[in-house]
Amino acid sequence: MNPFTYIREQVIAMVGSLADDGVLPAGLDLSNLAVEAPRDSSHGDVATNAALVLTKQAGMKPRDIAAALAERLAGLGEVAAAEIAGPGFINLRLSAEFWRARLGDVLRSGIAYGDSQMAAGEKINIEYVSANPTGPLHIGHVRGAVYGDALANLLAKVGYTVCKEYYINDAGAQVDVLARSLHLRYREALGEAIGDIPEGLYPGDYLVPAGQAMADRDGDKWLGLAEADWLAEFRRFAVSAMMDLVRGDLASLGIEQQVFFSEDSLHSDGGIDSALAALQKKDLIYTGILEPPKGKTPDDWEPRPQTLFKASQFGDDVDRPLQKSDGSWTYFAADIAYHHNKVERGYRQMVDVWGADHGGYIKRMKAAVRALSDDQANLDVRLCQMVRLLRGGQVVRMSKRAGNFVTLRELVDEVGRDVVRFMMLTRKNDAPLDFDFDVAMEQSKDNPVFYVQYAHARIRSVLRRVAEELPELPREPENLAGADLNRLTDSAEMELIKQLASWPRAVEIAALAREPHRIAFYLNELASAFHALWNKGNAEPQLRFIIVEDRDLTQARLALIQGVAFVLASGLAIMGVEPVEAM
RNA sequence: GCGCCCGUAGCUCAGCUGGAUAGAGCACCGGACUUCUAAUCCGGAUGUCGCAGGUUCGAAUCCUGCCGGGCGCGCCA
Repeated sequence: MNPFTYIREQVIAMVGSLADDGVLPAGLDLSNLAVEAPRDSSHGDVATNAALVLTKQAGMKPRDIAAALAERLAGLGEVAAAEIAGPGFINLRLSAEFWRARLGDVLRSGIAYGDSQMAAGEKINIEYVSANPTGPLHIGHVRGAVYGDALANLLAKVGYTVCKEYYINDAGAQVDVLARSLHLRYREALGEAIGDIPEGLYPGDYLVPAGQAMADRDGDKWLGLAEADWLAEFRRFAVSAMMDLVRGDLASLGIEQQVFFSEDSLHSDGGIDSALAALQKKDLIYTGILEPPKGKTPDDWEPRPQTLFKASQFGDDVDRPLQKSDGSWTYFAADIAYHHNKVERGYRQMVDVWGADHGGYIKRMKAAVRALSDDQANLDVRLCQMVRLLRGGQVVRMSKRAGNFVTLRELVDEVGRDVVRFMMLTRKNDAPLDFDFDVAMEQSKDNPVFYVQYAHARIRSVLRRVAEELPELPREPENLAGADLNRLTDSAEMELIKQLASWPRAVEIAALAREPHRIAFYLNELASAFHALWNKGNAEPQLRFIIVEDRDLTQARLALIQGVAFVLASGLAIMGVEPVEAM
């Protein structure tokens, strides 16, 4: 149960009953009525702005409404106290029994605690990574990969049926370059001395095994042929080899997408034609001449008639070209077809995760989706800002030219999957992030991964310990749910329970904002509250979890910490991080 | 020139889609260990929320205009 949602329902019911009794007018708009946790916990457990929201509609003073409402709310079994504060807030203190019952919810649900029906039955498509298939993934791809994957988990947690997708940019000139680079490696594998890799081809050794594989499969059958005769096959082979690399890289981060969609297939299977035909039918395509961008005209600018999409009718600044001067389709045309395909597969909710340098592309893509779906489908584009690597306090410099880009694999091999994933989620996606190797490897509270993991490990440690000291004490979650939770009375224990109870709300808020980093912040706070209680036990031995001479108390406290472990694991699961048993 | 993102404590950043006296961590000072893992915890102070208006019971949050920073701006993907 989400306590805030529950209390909100109660408040709304009470407003209804006041209306029935003629105290308030009927038919009030309650959509802005909020029930939230007050910033200052001394104000109570939950607060509502009901009286403030209704004052204008009801034509009454806020404090008068609050007085009437507070009186009724005080009659609820869950409510221990109702007070009016400030301009007309109603602060509610909920009963200890109500909170303890929430701990029971946690223990019965386990990892599934916090699952929500908010988006039950809705399909959503999320596309992320979509790196060009020209080599292994590097540091620049990691953030989008982790963010997209965690967001997918988060959306699934609130009930969406999620499809995780990767768009393979296997159509452009860069793939020809890749194919030629592979051809060179193929000749090399057949014993030819190729010397230095020529300018303009990909020099990376990751193509060496692919060249060897080509040679092993086909022998010398491609030697001595004109490029036109081998190019297509080398493109296919190279893209397939690179995508195997990419999938391996993603797997090292625990990422597995269901759909890998080929851009090239849109060219060859008529996907572009049918998408553009659909737009044509709506009269959204025409031939025209674009104005040069003001203030920054490219040197080689010349006015040219182009096939344009009327993006400006759907919120974009200008209409956008679909065809290059040589008659081939622009990247945008193919991307329209790709999103058309998603719409045709039934998606009304789509998320694209892009690097921040693609921000200028958002309006036209959203415009295209609106046009294609007659405004029935929504595309949400989330941008990921740059990651800066720090080592020894210094920025790790990288350049494509020098070929010293840190690969995803190197990063994962050095610090581990869980650390990479957690660290990438410690900032809002659209804020720049520093990834500090020194912090990532540190075993202290400065390292948030460590700090949260340590809390989980400590709990597991206590559970192992109690198995030795009180072997016959039932400690399975289902038994703990039946423990006498009334034995939990210390303020630090109650605080911890309240924090657990706010987990379902934290999940929903994070999902609405599509910001999985909020989960990381929540977990840090939960871990902090747990560590505090632990240390309180050091100072006051009667507060320790295991009290050998009081089995009921011990069981109640095991219930509490098992609840904490469940919620930690539940949050880590969204982030794609394994909870550890010991450290 | 235009569009998007950002500007919160000395530093790094949160801020629950408009709530009460704006919060954490780091750094600095002082405390807690024959511990269920001190790899932790407790206490101590700091703000023109970039600036100026507006919207309303109420603004860091929404709107407008400036200032400052990042990214992007036809035939790259």
